[in-house]
Amino acid sequence: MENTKKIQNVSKATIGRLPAYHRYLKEKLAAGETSVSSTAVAEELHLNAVQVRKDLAVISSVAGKPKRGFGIADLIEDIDRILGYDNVTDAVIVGAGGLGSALIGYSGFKAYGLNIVAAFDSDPTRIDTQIGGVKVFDAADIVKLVRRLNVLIGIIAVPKGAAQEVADKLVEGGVRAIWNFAPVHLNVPENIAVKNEDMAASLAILSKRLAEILYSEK
Amino acid sequence: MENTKKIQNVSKATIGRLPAYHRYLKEKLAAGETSVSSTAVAEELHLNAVQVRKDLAVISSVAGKPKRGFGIADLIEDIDRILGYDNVTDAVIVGAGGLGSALIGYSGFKAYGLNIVAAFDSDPTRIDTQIGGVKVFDAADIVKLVRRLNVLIGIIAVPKGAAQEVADKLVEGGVRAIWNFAPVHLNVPENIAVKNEDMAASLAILSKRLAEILYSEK
DNA sequence: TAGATTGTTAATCGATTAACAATC
DNA sequence: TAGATTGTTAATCGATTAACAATC
Repeated sequence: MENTKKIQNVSKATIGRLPAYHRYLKEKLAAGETSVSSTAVAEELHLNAVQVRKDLAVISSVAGKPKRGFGIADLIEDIDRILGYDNVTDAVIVGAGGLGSALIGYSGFKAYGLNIVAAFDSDPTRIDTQIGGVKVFDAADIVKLVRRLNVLIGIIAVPKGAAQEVADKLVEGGVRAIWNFAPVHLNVPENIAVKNEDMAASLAILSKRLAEILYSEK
Repeated sequence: MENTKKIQNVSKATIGRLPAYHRYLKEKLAAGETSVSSTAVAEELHLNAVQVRKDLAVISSVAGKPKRGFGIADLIEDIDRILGYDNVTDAVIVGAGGLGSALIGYSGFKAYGLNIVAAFDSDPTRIDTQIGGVKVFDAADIVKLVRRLNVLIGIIAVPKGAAQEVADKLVEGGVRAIWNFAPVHLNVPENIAVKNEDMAASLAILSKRLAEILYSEK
């Protein structure tokens, strides 16, 4: 495997587009097709064809062929490997309320290489229940259990007031990456990866685009 | 109001950071403080101080004062106005399952200027129920009701197979912006704003950072 | 062979960061 | 006055797009 690409060598912008390519390629594969051109992908996803070609060149272990394009099965395999879809990583989620339950119930994560092995909550009526096959533990046991389970990824889906404390516990338990759905900035050591899912930021960007569109029509 | 800034004139990158500034400023205001320096904001949010100063300069109607910094109340007001937090926009949500319910139940949206006035679902057991004070209507009535309610924003929280059809109906009903939580690319007319909440993309970026951190330690 | 499509180099663009003068 | 902090100009960086030669 001389030509194996690693996630670290792929730009953040490209990484962000890979899941969309993956979905598109899966669809085409299911439809019985075997190859695609960057032009076709670009058209479908409303991207620039050169950008797609560059992205695919970076991640593909098999070069595209003029006139034919890229092999769909090859590309899917490459993305699987780069994004780690081919080997699941264990994660825990803290907060088994509305959003937490929705995330646990979202069956898609396993396909993305994420396996939620335990949930935590501090509400006694939730502790020891099961949500979508995942057991809810007492939030007081986060450090102990995370350490025992050797989990690297923690998902935070608690109200903002509790988020920092939860982050501290996850880190103490040995988590190295935090996916944060609470609307707060978390303070964590710098060798811990944090990805904030900031709904307000997303909504702000949507509002801007909407304002631009409405403005352009006046 | 000679100095009123508009959302269209603020860069996408800056817009994305405004909600975080807003939260931080609200906190400081609640703590009784009246002014902040860009250095302080930058330190707390782990951003570059020049970047913060530039962001604030773009959005602030009152210039910062050397030695004192920016007035917190002024900044909050400016962000409120730019992001539209001061006047709510009506929205509908389609899909009242796990994620949809969580989004409806998420009380924070009103503070962000978003008011969910109706939900839709195609599951008969959900139709005519109420979730967090929001009534669930038959998805068959999307076009009619969206048009009657004169709603500009639609939120899609349905399984991926149904998302495109829902988007079509929302657009037909007159929606001008779509916040899409389904993992599919939507095809809509180009004068419709779409913001994809791509969980897989977020997870991919977190995975990349995690891989980098783990790699750097080896 | 002709044409579609790739891969690469150069140009452009937007955003971030550095340097520094202005000022309360 | 001295120093903290702003505001601005220039340099850098990363990502996108344009131009075009290579090739199946």
